[in-house]
Amino acid sequence: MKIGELASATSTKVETVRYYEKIGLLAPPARTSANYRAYGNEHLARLSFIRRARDLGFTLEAVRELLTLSDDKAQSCDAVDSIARVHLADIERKISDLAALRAELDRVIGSCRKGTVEDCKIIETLGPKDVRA
Amino acid sequence: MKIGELASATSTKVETVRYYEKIGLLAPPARTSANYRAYGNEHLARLSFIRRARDLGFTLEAVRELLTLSDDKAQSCDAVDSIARVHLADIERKISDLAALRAELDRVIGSCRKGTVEDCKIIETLGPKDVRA
DNA sequence: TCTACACCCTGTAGCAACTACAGGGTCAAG
DNA sequence: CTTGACCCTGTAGTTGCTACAGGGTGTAGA
Repeated sequence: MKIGELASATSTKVETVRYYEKIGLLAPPARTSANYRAYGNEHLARLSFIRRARDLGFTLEAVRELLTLSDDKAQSCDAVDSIARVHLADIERKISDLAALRAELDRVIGSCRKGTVEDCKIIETLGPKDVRA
Repeated sequence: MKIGELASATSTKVETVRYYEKIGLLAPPARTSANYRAYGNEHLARLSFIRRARDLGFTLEAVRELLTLSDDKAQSCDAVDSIARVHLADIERKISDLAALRAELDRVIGSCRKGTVEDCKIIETLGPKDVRA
């Protein structure tokens, strides 16, 4: 399989595949006589794994750990579970941060009276509390 | 006011203040004889504005626009409102993306039976659908 | 056979928004 | 007079790609 085929089979860009190889996430494949990368099914499986983990929002560092763990079939699943839970907690924190942000932004936008910038409540909100320059 | 004072007054790092100056977001202040940056209240106000907008999740590009708009007091507030609304939509999209992610991750984690990696449902979920390498 | 075109290669630079040095200078206190 | 906290410039690192530039390869049609 050439890089373009692998890429489209995994909805990845060709550059990204090469990038994963460069950072050691995807093993360097064999080369053809023309120096083209020749991938096998093991690469396809590996890259699919990476893509799915990325789609779930895992960082590349977490993906790297998950890949290492997944290679040791006899090992306990605890470490995997732990990585996933940490990631979940992270996502939950982000969601609540964004929810707070939305509430605040809702409030700010709601206060807009469509006048001039002079008495724009949005700009006013952004301005400093005490200092008026 | 020296840069350290300005920074701590706005909960910003010194490097970030210099960075904002470098990218033209914060006007270069006067210098002391020792070549130290000497800030006035107008800088404090400006940086406070930037920080608040950033805290609300506006990109630096959006902040730049908001600053330009806020300087033209006679102008209609529409453009400001529009920037804020686009940003709100963006936040809402992010929230729903993350909520979907959380649901999926919840499902994956819930399936963990605490066995070995061999039959770990999390790893299995990440693996490819059809291809087994 | 020529040539156009899609694909492949390497290597480097760019994006956002900072952060972290390295290698210096300045200033007030003890 | 020295210690330590601050200041300066400039550059490189972070994450996860993406986008060239400047080449080589392979195949299909005229």
